[in-house]
Amino acid sequence: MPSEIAEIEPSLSGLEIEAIDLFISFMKLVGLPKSVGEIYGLLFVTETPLNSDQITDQLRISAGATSQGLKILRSFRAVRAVYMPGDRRDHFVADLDLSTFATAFLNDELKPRLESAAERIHRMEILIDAMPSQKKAAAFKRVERLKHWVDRGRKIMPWIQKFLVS
Amino acid sequence: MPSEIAEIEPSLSGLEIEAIDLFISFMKLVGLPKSVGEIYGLLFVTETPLNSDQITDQLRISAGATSQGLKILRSFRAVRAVYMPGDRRDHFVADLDLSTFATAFLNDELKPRLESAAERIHRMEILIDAMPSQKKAAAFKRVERLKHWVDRGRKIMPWIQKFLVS
DNA sequence: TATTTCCTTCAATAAAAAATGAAGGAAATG
DNA sequence: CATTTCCTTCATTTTTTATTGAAGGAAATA
Repeated sequence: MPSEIAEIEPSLSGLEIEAIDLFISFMKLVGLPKSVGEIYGLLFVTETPLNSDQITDQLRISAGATSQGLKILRSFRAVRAVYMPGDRRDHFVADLDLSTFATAFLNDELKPRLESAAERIHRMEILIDAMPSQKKAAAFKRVERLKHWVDRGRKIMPWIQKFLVS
Repeated sequence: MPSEIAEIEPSLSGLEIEAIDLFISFMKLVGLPKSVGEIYGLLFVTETPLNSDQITDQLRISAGATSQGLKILRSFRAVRAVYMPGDRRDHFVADLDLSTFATAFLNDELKPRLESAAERIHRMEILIDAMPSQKKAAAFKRVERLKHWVDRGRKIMPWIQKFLVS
């Protein structure tokens, strides 16, 4: 609800509010906290690099939340620090190329899960081997199904990346 | 060990535990509660249709959680009720074709977000039009970037579906 | 070397989300 | 038509997750 933010932080422009809202929604989709969406949204529409105090003040969140949020965003390469002559504070800009973010997300979140699923399926196959042969066939069929989908997930990943980068 | 008593003490097999764990992890990725992963995982490896009491007992969750979980899973077409002659209780089986689930997820979660993002971008463009022309160009550039990514998201959706279904 | 500034970390608190369990509705059963 | 069974809903409780704010470390500055 944009009006809620508008009431709390009158110094944010309508444009900033729309962008922040958009990214809050997007970050929630990928399971990241609201504050991360706020920070990325603000940086996305702000031309000049911002330091953590400016982010903290504009969004009215704590310094700790800003620090944590920037850490997460840097880990996804969604944000980077730029050098500002004559100012020792870190200043941050958003990487406008969202494919960087998407790639990092796929590698950090989806890929490890698919790997561990593959390991788990392997363990399942061993368990099935030890089952009475009557039940074996049905169990095997289902696990093969699962294996098929995990394989498919692994195959589609680089494909999505290629599509996004192009 | 008399078989009547064996039924009273429900315990999950190693295979079931692996499957349930796998789906808990997967459901968390897509932002669904643990219980939904538990239920789907159990149904995925169980050949015979299960009623909600059986699910509740085996997973040791409440009847309410089972009901809610099945509701969610049905809404995604991940699970369906099957008729069991001589038993008025609903019995459920998992749809083994995970592409059904993926399609429902894309349509229910991703698509609406992309639509609302598109609306929001439209509002942003109107706001930019009202800006002093000095700032206009830079703001416009960034919003165009955003628009580009939303468009790309919209384009990739049916493509992912096609890949999953094939 | 002392002081200030900037940033991070983390224990405590607040907020959000999920699970429980009791209540109640609807349909089947006696 | 009363009772039982099955299922759902929802207020409450529990659990999980995010945010705060104070403490402390590191580097720059005086």
